[in-house]
Amino acid sequence: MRIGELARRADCPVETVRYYEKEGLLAAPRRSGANYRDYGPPHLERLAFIRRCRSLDMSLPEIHALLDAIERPGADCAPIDALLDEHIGHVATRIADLNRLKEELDSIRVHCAGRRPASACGIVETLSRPAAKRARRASHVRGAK
Amino acid sequence: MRIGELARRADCPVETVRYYEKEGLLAAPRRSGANYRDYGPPHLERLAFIRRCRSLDMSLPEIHALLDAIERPGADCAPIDALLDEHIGHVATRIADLNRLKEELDSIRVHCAGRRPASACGIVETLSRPAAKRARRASHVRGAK
DNA sequence: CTTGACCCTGTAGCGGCTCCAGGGTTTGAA
DNA sequence: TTCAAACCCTGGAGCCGCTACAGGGTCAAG
Repeated sequence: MRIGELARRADCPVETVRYYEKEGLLAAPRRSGANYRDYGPPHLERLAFIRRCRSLDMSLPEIHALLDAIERPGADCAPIDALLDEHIGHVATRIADLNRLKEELDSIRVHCAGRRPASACGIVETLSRPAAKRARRASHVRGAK
Repeated sequence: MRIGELARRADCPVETVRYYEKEGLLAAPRRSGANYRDYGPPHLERLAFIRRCRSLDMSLPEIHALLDAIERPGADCAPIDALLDEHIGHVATRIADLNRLKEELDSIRVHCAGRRPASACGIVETLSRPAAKRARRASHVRGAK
């Protein structure tokens, strides 16, 4: 099957399929006479697996490591469990960070309810004062807008 | 004061100060004879404000809009309140998304406790099956690793 | 024989920095 | 006075995971 069909079946943009190939996550398939990529069912399975992991917010390096752990012949589950645990830890940390953040935003928000000149706005005043230091950890789980 | 002192006082990397200037968030200061940036107290105040907003996970365009709303002469609080409400909404959405994600990860995690060959791992099997579709909204509030 | 859907490669852009190379300046001590 | 360390400058590349081009080739239906 050609890239368009593969992409449709895996619910993944065509450009992203090519991107995964370039990044070494998805094996390069053989090519047709016209230099078109020609995929088989195993490619679809693998792509679907990758997409599933992405929908769980795993990073590409994490997915790479997971695929390696799965494909190492005779390997047991332990490294797979560990990878998942680590990812769950990332997510839990991010949730905790965002909950703290939301509390702080809410506490700032109560300082104003409109109908005042901006120069007297309690929100602006609060934002102008230094905050208690919040730790900023490195994390791959992404943003809130 | 020179850029190093400003950065130290605002607890902000020097490169980031230059970046904010390039992005139009922080006014370009006058220059010394040696072409060094020379800042005054208002610059420090403004930079501290920006950093405080960043620590609350606002995007640079959000901060820009906030500064505009504050500096429009005679403006009232309403647009400021609205900006903050919108941001709080982003954060709340991201928290809800991550909570759903964590539940799903936890439910996958219980399928394995090591000591099995990877080929029989319940986690791998679960990851290989399609998930219920989760909506993926655009958001600026960032990741969990 | 033309239209339109598909495919190819390569490159640039998003946000918000961070880091580097390759230079110039200032400051303090020997 | 001379030297090193610490500071400053600009411009450009890199991070992640795509996304969106530009500029071309291929193929099937009408």
